[in-house]
Amino acid sequence: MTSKNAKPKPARDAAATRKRILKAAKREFAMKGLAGARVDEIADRAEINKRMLYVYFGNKEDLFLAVLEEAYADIRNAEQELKLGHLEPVEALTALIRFTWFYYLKHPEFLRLVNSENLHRARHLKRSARIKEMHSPFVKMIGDLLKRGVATGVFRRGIDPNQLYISIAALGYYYLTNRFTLSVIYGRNLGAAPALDDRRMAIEDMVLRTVLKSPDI
Amino acid sequence: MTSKNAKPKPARDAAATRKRILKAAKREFAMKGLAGARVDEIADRAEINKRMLYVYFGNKEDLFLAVLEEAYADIRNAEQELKLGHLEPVEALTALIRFTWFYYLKHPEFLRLVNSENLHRARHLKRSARIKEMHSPFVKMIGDLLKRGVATGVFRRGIDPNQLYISIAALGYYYLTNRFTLSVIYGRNLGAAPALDDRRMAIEDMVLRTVLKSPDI
Amino acid sequence: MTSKNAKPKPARDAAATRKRILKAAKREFAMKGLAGARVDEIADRAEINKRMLYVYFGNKEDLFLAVLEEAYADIRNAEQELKLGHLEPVEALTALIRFTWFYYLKHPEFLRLVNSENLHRARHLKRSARIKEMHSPFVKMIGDLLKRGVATGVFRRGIDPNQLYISIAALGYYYLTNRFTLSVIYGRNLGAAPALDDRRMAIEDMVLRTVLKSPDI
Amino acid sequence: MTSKNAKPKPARDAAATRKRILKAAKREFAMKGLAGARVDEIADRAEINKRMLYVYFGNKEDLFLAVLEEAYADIRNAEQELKLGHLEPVEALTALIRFTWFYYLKHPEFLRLVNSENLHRARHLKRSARIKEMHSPFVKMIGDLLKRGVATGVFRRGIDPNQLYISIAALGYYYLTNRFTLSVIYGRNLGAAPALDDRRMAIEDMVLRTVLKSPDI
DNA sequence: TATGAATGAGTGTTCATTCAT
DNA sequence: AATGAATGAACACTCATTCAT
Repeated sequence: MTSKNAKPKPARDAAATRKRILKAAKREFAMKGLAGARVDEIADRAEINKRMLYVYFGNKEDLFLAVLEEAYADIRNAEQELKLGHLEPVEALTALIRFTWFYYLKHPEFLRLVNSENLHRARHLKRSARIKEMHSPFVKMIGDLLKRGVATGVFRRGIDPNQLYISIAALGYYYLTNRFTLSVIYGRNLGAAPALDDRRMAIEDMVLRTVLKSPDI
Repeated sequence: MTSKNAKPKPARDAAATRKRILKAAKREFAMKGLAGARVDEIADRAEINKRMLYVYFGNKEDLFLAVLEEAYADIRNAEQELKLGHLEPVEALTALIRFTWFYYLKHPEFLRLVNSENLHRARHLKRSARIKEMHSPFVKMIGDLLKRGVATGVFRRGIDPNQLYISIAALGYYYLTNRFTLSVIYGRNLGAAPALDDRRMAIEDMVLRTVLKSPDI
Repeated sequence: MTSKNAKPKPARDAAATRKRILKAAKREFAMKGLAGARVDEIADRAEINKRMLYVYFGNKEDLFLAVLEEAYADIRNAEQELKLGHLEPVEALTALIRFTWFYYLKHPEFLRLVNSENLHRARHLKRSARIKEMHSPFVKMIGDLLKRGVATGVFRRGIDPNQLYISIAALGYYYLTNRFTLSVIYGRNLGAAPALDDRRMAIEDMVLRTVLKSPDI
Repeated sequence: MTSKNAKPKPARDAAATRKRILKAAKREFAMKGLAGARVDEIADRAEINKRMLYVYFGNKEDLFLAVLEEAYADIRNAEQELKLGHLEPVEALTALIRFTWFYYLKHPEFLRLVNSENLHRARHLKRSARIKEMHSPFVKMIGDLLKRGVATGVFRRGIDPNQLYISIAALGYYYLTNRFTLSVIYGRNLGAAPALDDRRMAIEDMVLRTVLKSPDI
């Protein structure tokens, strides 16, 4: 008997086909950007007829948006799983910094996709309703975390939660995306394991010094 | 007589032709990236025959490298002009942070070019001799600045100058390049003047808190 | 119980399904021609599965022929209803001219379908048995009309009934199908109501002058 | 020596290339209409690289307009050569009727192109400045001809010159473009030489009867 | 040094038709 | 009888680069 669960290519299973297209598209868009990505390549990798891609997603740009939405959903979901609300403020902040670093490190495709979208001035994301609703609990979470820290006396007052998260993201994102030119400039491989570890510690140090009332680190 | 100073298009002036090509190419590469840039568009804007572009620069990728080298030279030269060595350490550091922010803000093409190059894993820059030699005084300058601050007792010990500069760059670069998706996520225009000012202050605050011995800000 | 009279989509009613397909196809073929018509669009409009279209009509070209046959049947039936045999020759001829003009005016899809078929050199119609049999009474009718007029002394002798009908059709068809380019050439909108009326009168005048023994118009 | 006049493909001669493209395009558009025409086929027939087609004409639709403009220019130029102003009114009118018929007969591509353009509601022609200016002397010529005939007492008063020319065109155009379906309906080949001659005479008769004061034909 | 003409491989997208259920 | 999934060939248009003068 031919099993429906055969991994490579379950015939006539719309949901599975959709998923295969999304997966292949994420890979291709991350590797080559929106313009550089090849629809043919996506179709080949997804083992579908190119036509299906248009049936399921409309066109290349809409497919890109779908990929982007999924990528944002993935990181926000993973963040939720940290249950930062159940941790002490300092622990929670440290956990968030580390999570962000390691998520960026392990998901370079997320960085590339976000990068691509910004090169297009968020043209696609602006049209997305999902994105906005997906981020309101996230924004609230950071705000709550800071408030709790201030309340327990460990965090300074007056820190803008948005600026803080942007900084946490920035310190990791920039290093990881720009480590290639930086490696040329500094004449050493900033992508090597020890260098990566150094960077992570530098980030933790910088953020905590900024937030903690008395950073006796 | 044909004047060398005739602005629009001095015939048969190799240096001027080269400059016009570089200027047009910088614009085009910054706007559309390496793959998206059009050789025809560059030639049209530079008011030269497309063939000349190949005579002067070999091919599209070599032209991209030339543009990139010039862009790096420009920012490093502007940095040199700050004469940070003549300022007190704290003033010098503040000046560097501000310079970096405003340079990024006023030269989005620099950010785009660096971004493009990193998408290609610094493939072009690696082949460049100019880049490396151009950065050694820059790296030294940051190191000297930190040492002076430590010596005068205003900066903490043990700060890695490379990490520090990367952080200064990161905090501005990430915000400016990613402000489009961030604006969608936060539901407000992070590119507006007040938001830009808020960000600059947040960056200064964060860096100084990290470096200063007792940040009584 | 499922009613046969349910308007929107009576399930499993072969005759009704066939009609819905034909109606949607007529619209689509008239609007976009044979090549331009989209099978998907026809299926969507007919609210049927695309596959059914092939079950009922074989393929796109056979469907086109079915549409065409129906369109010819419609105009010939409407003509029969004029009962020209019951009118005086002059009245009958005038009625035929007016009918032809207004039918063309109110059924642009008929003109478009005939036009499409001629672009294909009547490839489909040639295979149709229905068309030939459907036209023999029509041809006879025009002939009889002329004979009666000659017999009663109002029409000239020697008029070829086929040429006459072709002229009647031509004078209206050409104006209506080509009014777009003609409007550009003459610099005014030949599709406006007054222009349409002018044209109708010019046609009646021309045909009657050609047929009547002494056209004291 | 290699001659520049070598017919098949004079290399690097822009004007000749342009002409070859136009010629091939006219053929292809006439045969298959705007949508049905294949850019590849045009390029192959013109023995050019497809890219040149876009360099010279922008895109398929602009090429279509260029073809259309040329086709109109050709017939209007040929009409001018009749020097109708130098003939007696009746002779001139007869010459115009015959010319129109034979031009349509010998240039089926003109009929097809005009037909295509009307299927698109003269979308392209509306954008053309050339067309309008090219037709004002033509419109004037027909008007003058009628006036002269009225002045010399051979033509009736009150004939609208535009309606008259439209009728002359209609009587030939409709027959020639629709002779395929008409042949099926009448059961004989209306494209055969004797049938064509019959039609031409019927047209001349009809037009003259309409215009002449006392048509003693 | 400089030019305008030319190329060929490749892009995203579309479509009538058939398959599997 | 009816459906949703799938196909493969084609289409208009683009691009970096080279040729001929």
